[in-house]
Amino acid sequence: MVGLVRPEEQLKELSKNHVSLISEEELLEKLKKKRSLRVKLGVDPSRPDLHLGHAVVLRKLRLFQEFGHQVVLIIGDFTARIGDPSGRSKTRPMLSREEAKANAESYSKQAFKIQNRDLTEIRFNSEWLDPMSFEDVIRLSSKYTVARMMERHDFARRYSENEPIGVSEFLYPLAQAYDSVVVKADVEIGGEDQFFNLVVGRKIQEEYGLEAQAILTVPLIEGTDGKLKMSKSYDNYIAFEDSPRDMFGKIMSIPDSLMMKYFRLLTDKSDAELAEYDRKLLNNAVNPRDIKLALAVEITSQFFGRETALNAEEEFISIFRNKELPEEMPEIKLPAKSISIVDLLVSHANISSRSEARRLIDQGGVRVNDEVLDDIHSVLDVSEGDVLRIGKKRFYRLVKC
RNA sequence: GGUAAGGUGCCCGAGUGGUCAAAGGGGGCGGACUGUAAAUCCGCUGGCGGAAUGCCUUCGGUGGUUCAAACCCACCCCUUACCA
Repeated sequence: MVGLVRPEEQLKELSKNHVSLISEEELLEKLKKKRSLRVKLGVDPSRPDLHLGHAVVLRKLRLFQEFGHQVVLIIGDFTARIGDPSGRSKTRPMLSREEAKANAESYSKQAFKIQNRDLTEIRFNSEWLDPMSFEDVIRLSSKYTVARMMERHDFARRYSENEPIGVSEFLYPLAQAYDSVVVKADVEIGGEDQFFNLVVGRKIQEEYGLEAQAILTVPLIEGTDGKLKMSKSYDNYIAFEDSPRDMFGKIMSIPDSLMMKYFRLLTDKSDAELAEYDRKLLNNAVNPRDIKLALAVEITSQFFGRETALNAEEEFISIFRNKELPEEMPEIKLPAKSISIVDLLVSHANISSRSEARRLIDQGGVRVNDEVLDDIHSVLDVSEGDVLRIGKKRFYRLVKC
């Protein structure tokens, strides 16, 4: 289908669900002018675990590829090596060159679950940022003004609330913008939180005598808690590398209010199908749970195939509706035949301290073979195949070794 | 360089000499209810310990005063604002 779809058609599809697009006219112009646009996405290699939040943008890139365009994946290894731009998170690791490379590999391996490998060019921004001299940096920074930097909401807010803003933070958008200059991006895409940086890219490209890139931002999605944007640091994420069962279960645990957003941004359902779901939900014609099951099947299929997704659904229903045990659970191998329950939790079940273990037991959150163990002094005589359950979701099978 | 306000537990934030492992909220965890939804309710939320009116670690850092310090003093580090 390369090059066969009319630019107007492409525009219509590409601009679906966008948050901002600068501008429709420009993008259409570019689509008319070139068969294959260079579409840039910058990625942070310090967090190589992709989750459904990334999927939104990656799906959009794949759509570009389906129309024959070229994706340029910029691995921000330079940035990752320097560390956190805002200084907010002191724990963010500074990556060595090797780590960045390894992470980039794992990133692209995951990204290719959605993207077309053949139409993807991968570049590391250290390639051109490393050799820059201080003079180069000053020249680059002279192309932008403080007033324009302060247009970024985050800066404006922090400034007015007397929070620190490092001068270096002004340099990061410039570095990212310079990436666009080097790779001659026609379009840059990102999450809606990237809007400011992408705009800087336009301006800087023009300063270097290039045509400004069109920019397209897509919505961020909320994570499993339904409130905060999906992110590893909030622990509300659904990862590409989650097991099918986990992925399925996590999707089932999102609030109902998020379902349709996930459907729109993470599946290929047509507008008509979505309208039908909406209608059913509105009329209470279905249990919302059943729509959510369909959503979970839909998304899980994209990563693991339909059959595996359907198995995950079956298992989900058997565990949570029929209260049966999962087919597979992590095993805990125990040498001794009796062990105190507190010891067991701490040494084998990932419970962080003895106090934490006691708390769980006291509160009736620990069961062996469906029997609540609420005495913290319990000593267990393990029989092969006993099932330890912590809370609602954590299951372990006990085996002897 | 000067002046002023700040730095408290995962986060926000109260506390200004003992009753402070530190109010309150958020988040998280466990339980009830349910559709592993939302809302709601109850409980827990530094570590060690069978338990204690027990011990250890924690209120930016280091030292000091005191029987006793998150709180008082000294010096230092960091943030912000205004001034130069």
